[in-house]
Amino acid sequence: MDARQRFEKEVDAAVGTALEKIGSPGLKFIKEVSDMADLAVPCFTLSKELRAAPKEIAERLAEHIVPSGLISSVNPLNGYLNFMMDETVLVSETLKSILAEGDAYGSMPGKGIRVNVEHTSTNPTGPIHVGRARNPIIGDTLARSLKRCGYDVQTEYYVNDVGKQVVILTWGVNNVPKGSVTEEDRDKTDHKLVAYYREANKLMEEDDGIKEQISEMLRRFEDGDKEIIGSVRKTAEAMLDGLRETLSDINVELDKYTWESDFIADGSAKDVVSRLKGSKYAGQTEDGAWYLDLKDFGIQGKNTKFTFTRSDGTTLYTTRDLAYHLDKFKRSDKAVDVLGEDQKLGSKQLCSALEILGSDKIPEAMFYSFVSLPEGKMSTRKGVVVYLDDLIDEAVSRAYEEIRSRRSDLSEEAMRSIARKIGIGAIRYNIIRVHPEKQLIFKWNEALNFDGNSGPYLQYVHARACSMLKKAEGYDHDTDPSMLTDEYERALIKVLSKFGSVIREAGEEKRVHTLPAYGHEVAAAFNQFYAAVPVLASDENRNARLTLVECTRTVLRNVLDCLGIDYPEEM
RNA sequence: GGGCCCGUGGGGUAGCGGAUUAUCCUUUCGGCCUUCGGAGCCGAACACCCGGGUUCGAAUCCCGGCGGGCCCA
Repeated sequence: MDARQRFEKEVDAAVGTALEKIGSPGLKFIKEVSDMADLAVPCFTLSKELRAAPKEIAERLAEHIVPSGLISSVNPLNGYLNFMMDETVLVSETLKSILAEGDAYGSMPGKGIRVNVEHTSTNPTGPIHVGRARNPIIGDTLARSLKRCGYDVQTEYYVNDVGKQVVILTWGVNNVPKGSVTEEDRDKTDHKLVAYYREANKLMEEDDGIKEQISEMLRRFEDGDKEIIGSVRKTAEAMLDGLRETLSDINVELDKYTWESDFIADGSAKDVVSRLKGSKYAGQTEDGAWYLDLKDFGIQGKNTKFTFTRSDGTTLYTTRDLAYHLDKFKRSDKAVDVLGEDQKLGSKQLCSALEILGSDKIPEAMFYSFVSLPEGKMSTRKGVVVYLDDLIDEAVSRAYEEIRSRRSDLSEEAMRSIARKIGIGAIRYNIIRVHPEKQLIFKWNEALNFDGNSGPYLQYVHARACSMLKKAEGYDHDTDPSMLTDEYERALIKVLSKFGSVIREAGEEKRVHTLPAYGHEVAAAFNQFYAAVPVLASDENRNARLTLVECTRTVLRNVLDCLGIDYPEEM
């Protein structure tokens, strides 16, 4: 437990006993952080039960609390009971634990709980475009946060190699003559193949014969035709190679890839069907399709019918998804699905159906809104897209220009490598900084922001700290609070001490967008300290200040790592 | 037609029941450069979609509009 958590416990205890002393033991109260106090207890909530003005309550409670331990002062003000934390303890304890824990500072000990994070899972029919780029970045950041919260995390991509879209793609790849379409000018399989997908879609609309060919292929696929299934799988694998390359470029590596077709092949999807048919919620339409009626499961209006077989008895996407989730829960204690907002209803239905199947576990979902273009929605089929690969290229090349203009001393190789880290950092930071459910309109100049609230701003502060520590050429650690009394030093240390609770919020509450805000807070506090206080040139404070610089660097590294952003030592 | 999500300075964004000053970035204007890396620091300007209600207190909760996104038939 860090100093801040202990402080919170002490406040709990102090208020608890004070309430006892004024004759109202066990009353519930709220705590909040504010500018006026390290922790404040608003007494408005207590005023009804105590039949007194909040102001009086705060004053009476204060009389019964003697500052001790980490509590340095208690003050009633405007109906609030304000607690201040003992700064000297905060300073030394925070710095000591950062030095002792290093990369693990802010992390919690292992819980022994397995969490599966399913993310990305985009249809392998085209390159990843920025409309969906939130998915891997949110998923990966969440996975990293959960690891730091002490969970055993496995990340997983559910590959949709069943259904109309991949069949259309496969038909295109196998039947559209090579020379008849212009492949995109990028040497990656996903970019090469997408042209055939587009062409196949176009031909299908224009030519009923081709439409029939594709339908026939789909029928054979669903009848279990090994040749077709193999061909589709092969095409999807090729496409996926390209997607993986892109993911790897933005520091996203998934632990496991699971293929949808496997749940048809091993019979588990059929098994789900027969189990659902036996449930009391099951019914059949006139043409023979099976559904569950979910009106008892909080699903409103006309959406209560959840179809799980077609009239010919074949399974649907959602049926296979059920089999998949049952399989997932054999391997994990908890599951989180990162999904586009269009999946909201489907996800709710999935959860209800899992309940009906008697599953004791239900996945948690995290939704995000799509990123659109100023002119509207992106579409792979129509070619109205900005590819993630193009965004990466642009970000990296702008970062490269920036470095070249200010660091002529670096080798070409070093500049290229650093430019990658900065460009990727800018992209990941920009996407993760906004609340996932808020809709975003993609604008180049906003996506490529390098100043202020940006990834490069944090990276820059990290590099600056590294440079100072290098120049220092040796110093001893000093965590003596009397050596760090400047207001900027104190403010910075306070920020550093909050890291644990930020990680907790990002992981446990799945509020990953708080991470970049916190990183910015650290960087800004460091810049203020840097501008106000000399470090290398100071005398008796030198060791302590360098220790603070080192600790800031450690926390920044941890934040950036959690965001999946590299932290070059120079830039 | 029904359901879910979103609406905060010129642009973007945090806060989602609390304190006289609503966060941060960008922009505009003004200041800091003989200082450890100026991708920086300091200051100023500018905002809670509209109308009701609940509450000691509403950007935050409820109801009704309006605008945008998504889903279902």
